[in-house]
Amino acid sequence: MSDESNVFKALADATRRQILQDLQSGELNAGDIASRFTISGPSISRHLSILKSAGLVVERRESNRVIYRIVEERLALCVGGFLSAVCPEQIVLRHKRRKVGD
Amino acid sequence: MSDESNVFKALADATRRQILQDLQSGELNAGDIASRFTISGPSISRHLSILKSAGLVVERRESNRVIYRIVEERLALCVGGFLSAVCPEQIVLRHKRRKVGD
DNA sequence: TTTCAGTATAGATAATTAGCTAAATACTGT
DNA sequence: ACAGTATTTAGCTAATTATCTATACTGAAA
Repeated sequence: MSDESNVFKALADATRRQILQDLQSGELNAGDIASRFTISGPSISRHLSILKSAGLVVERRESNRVIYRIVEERLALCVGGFLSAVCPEQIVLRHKRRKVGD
Repeated sequence: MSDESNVFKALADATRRQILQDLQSGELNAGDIASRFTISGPSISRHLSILKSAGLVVERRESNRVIYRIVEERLALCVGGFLSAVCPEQIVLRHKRRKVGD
């Protein structure tokens, strides 16, 4: 399936969109994320893996926790790209300048 | 279901995203839209009704054709709104000024 | 009013999805 | 090695989705 479809499908679920919003203010581990919802841990884990394979989050392990971080550029480029193709009058992508060496 | 979820679910399908892109350059009737795809007319009709109930397109009948138009504001506000909540650094919503009486 | 073109709805089917519980895996510290 | 905590995977079910064909509806024109 197209890369873009993966992203939009990931965003089609309210729980996953909320996870992304929660991650906006900083990294969280899986348990912290799960505790913000009423659905089971395994279900949250599944949502996280969908977000991960869409490239919308990345994970790293720190001792026995798995810490998730949002990948804002991915969202901005993919969704923002679509948006500016479809309603160019109403949206502006502000491409972040990369520092040398990044 | 939430309004926002309806919009994102509508966008989760590649055919529907393509329909929106096709409509970006102007109105099209159902047949014109269907002829751009290989799937059956009824399937396109179904996709159009999903886009319609998400508020992403509006239709009007002109003699025996049904003409579809994209509702860009809806996309910009809903998707753009989410985007600017989740990656505010990377996106700018340019709110179109409404003319008096609009 | 019959016919035709354009669209939409109904009904069926196969595939996908979100959720659950139970079990497995990955680390840490003893 | 063992026990404990954190997280993921497996296996299941119920609900949703995309597609098809066949049928019905809408409006124009013969």
